[in-house]
Amino acid sequence: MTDQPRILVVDDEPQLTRVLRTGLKSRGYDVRAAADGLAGFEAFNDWHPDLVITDLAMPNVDGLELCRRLRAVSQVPIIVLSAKGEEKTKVEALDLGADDFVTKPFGIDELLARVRASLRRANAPPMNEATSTILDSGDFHVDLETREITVRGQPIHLTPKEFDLLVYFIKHSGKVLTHRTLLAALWGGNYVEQNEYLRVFVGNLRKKIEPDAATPRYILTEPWIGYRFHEKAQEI
Amino acid sequence: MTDQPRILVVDDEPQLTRVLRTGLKSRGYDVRAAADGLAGFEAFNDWHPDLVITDLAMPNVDGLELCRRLRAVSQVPIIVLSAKGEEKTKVEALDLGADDFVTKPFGIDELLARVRASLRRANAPPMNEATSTILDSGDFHVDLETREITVRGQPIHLTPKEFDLLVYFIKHSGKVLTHRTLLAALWGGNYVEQNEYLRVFVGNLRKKIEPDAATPRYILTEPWIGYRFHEKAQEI
DNA sequence: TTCATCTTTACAAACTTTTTATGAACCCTT
DNA sequence: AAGGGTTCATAAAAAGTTTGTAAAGATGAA
Repeated sequence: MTDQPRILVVDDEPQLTRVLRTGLKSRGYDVRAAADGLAGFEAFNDWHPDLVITDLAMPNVDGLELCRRLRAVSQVPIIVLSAKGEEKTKVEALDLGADDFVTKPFGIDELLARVRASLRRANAPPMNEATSTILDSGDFHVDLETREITVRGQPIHLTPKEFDLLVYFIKHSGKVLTHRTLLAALWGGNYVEQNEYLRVFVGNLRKKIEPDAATPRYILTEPWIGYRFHEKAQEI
Repeated sequence: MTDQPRILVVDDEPQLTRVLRTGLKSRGYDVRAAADGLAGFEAFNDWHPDLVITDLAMPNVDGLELCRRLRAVSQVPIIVLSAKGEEKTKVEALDLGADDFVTKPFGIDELLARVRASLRRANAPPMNEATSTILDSGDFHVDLETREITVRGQPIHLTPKEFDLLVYFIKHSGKVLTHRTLLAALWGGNYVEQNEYLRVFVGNLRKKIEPDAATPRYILTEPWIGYRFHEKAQEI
């Protein structure tokens, strides 16, 4: 993202494409459009935009498949446009790695806000990844490189999945993470229904990090929703 | 709403119209009147008022039909005036998208207060919805992402349905929400008759957010109609 | 094979939601 | 003003899910 951020719009409705192009250009973005998923993917490969906005319903390669192909080669932020009532598909798109979705009809201002948000997210965090391989947060100290972990100063041994789960928790401290989110992050989009996995792994992790696994102070459960992690033991 | 807010009054009683026009003008509103729904709709289309006040019983196109037609083309706030005992019709009007109702006879001061409230609502919230995951409103602070809620600074724990209910209330502060509307929003269209659900959940929510659940200051009940939520404790 | 890890299964405990019941509050009619 | 009928508030039981946990089976690497 040297100069103006570059945005690729993939949509087969010329009318909507025109509106988007105009709106985005007026805000200083460099915009290119493609009329279907196939053209979109090619445009991505030779233009390397900073963000992709794509419709779901399209001829040739649809939005879902476009997400899949893009995610195979890039972490570029993707915003999916979808008609009302395609809930299932939306979920699928997000699980495939789309960053955000907007339901049609939408206001151009809302879309612009989401574009700003996505670009901001894409720019801020990545620098950390390169520099720091150490997470130091509350009672936890994690070396991502050597995969060593200490809790309250005590070194502990975690299996690979347990390690990934804990790191994910630490990176999202304080937030409620839904079962789907966790499963998608750790097992992939095809396992978002496998709540049993989570139950077992959260249980095992608790045994290793909680002073008393029966009354968790770090990994708190939000019934019917998911889990919430705190880097400092919670009073109850 | 560039200069003075514009208010369209639709009513077939010249006497009432005169009172309203005088009262509203003296508070700095720009007022126009129409004598029936048909004239009202035409006036709306060529004047684009910021708020519509309409009676229910009218010749030609009645208040209900006017609500329907307005909602088909606009989100303008609508305040419905109704004679006592038209409960059913009021409910219908609210379900059609009216924002508030006032039962005749009423004091001009009450009406003015509701006008101010409706105009305030129409201007402030809508921008938030898209971008921010935080609702900050009166005595309530809600983070939709972490699902943390505080009331008057105190953190509280809500079950999923309670959480959804409170969020819905906050997003529609000040408006009368019919039982049907709430049930449809939270339980889905197949449960719009299950008033018992609402009673129980509103009761539980009150226990958690009201200083004294026996005299509610936030979730007020509108007998025979539904509930109305206020983000600041109401004096009674 | 052996070992460590991940997956699957099963069941009791915990929690939320739904259902039921009862008395109070409210509106309308007489 | 009194009575009938409806709705509302509240508590508590019942039902239905989800969660915690242990343990057995499966998988794969050394």
